[in-house]
Amino acid sequence: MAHRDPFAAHPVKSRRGGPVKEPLSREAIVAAALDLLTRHGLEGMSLRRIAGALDTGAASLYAYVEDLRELQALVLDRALASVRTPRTRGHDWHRRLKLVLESYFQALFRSPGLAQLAMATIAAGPNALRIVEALLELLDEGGVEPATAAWAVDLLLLYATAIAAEQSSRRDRPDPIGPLSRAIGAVPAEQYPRIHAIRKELLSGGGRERFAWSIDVVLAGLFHGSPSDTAGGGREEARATRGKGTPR
Amino acid sequence: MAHRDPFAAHPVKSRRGGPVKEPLSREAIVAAALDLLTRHGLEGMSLRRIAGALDTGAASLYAYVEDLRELQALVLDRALASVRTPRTRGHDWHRRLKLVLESYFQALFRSPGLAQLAMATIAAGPNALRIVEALLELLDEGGVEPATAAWAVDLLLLYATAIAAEQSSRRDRPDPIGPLSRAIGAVPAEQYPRIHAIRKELLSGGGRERFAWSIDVVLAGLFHGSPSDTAGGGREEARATRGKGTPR
DNA sequence: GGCCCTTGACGAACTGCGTTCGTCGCGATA
DNA sequence: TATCGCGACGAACGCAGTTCGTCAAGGGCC
Repeated sequence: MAHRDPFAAHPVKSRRGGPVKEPLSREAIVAAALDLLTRHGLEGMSLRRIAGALDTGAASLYAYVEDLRELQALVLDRALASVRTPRTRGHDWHRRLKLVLESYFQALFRSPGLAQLAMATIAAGPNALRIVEALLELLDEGGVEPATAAWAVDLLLLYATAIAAEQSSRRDRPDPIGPLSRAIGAVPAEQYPRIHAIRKELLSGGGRERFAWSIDVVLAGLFHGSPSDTAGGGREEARATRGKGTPR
Repeated sequence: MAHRDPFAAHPVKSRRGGPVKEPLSREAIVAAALDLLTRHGLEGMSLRRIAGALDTGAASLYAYVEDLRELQALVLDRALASVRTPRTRGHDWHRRLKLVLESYFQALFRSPGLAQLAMATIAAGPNALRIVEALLELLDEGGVEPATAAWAVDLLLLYATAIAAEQSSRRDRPDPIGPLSRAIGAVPAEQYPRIHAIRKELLSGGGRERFAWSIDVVLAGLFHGSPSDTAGGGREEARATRGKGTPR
């Protein structure tokens, strides 16, 4: 019981005052792991390889880390440290919101395995919280009411993560044609006429481009349908930003 | 070489006409795998356990399946067979679009590991194509131009998949408090005031509820180009539903 | 100053994974 | 009936995460 907080300082119990045998420490382990993740992908970040990079055995890591899962969470949060969350308040909150999300996306997109890791891990480290807090603040600035903002943050982050995962996994096979490109490109025109017709567009667009477009769509959807809205068509959409049915 | 199509009929080379030793077949393998996936999650679907369920050794599966990855793709597509894509054309295309997506979401949400699998695998089987084709048709009915629809389908499916993955992984730990709930619930109010204030809303809402809300947001955004009417200057956002800059 | 004992480091081993290989035996052909 | 092609699969390989028991270093105590 009493699950300790994995992100707590965990003071590296002074080992009776002696130096720790220089290299081994929580910091060093996470750093080595992130390096392996960046250079060799998620599969390449195994406990044995991390230990090998630190000139020790895998068992030694268990003194500093509960679990592979905990280590993965630490690595993810460390990577999220590079996400910038500007503190300035100003009129262009919309632009700043996109910058935060783009920074988040870039952090995940940078190393191949990171986005996959983010999809598998529930990010609740200090940096993840900092990002969520910043997004909530920006949405509040934009006039989104808190209950909506809560779900919107989830939507935006989840989507940024998912795109990063998809795009960075696709990026790794740029050379010939990926398995997806092959399947889409060879789709029979008579059975799937629409897919066949726009198969080029389905595959087009780099990660950033696609990401930016999608974020715009989501943001547009968040603001459209506000109580006094312009378009006539949406009676269902109107619920989107308003009621959403009180959380039970 | 000449990568064979994993989804092709693959006629189970007649084995000189004799019966195959009844249970073993591509169909039986995929069915057993899907069953294990549903009952024991993604980790529980190992080649050895699948083989065990079929009273044979893991090596035997390689006669019918190239790879674990191929088997996973087959399992995913088989599960997607339950997604309904109505053929009727009518006036309420919007409602039908949501039904297709909801059906897709339900299929993934039903078994814990399936959504995770869908995030890791690139779905390009016949059922995935059928769904994409149906969505393209519905968006076309709704007047979305093809180039936009291509990206929109990706957006919608990716998001439905991501929510299913997140929600179904969260569902598995309903009993005490999941690790996320613990982290969110215990967030320090002074450091993260906004998270603290709405921590209940961050965690509220079941999978379906959350999913339906998000789809509405995305659809609203698709049809209502600019979020800028409510907020400050948005000149970039106008591209969302219109130009998006021609795919290179 | 020397002994002891706490405590962290880590080699070895356990289970289980995906995958490969070489043998075996069934059953159709001649 | 004898042959033999070919699918089935036991055994083994390398690698994974994790655990356990040993070992040595180093401070505290007499």
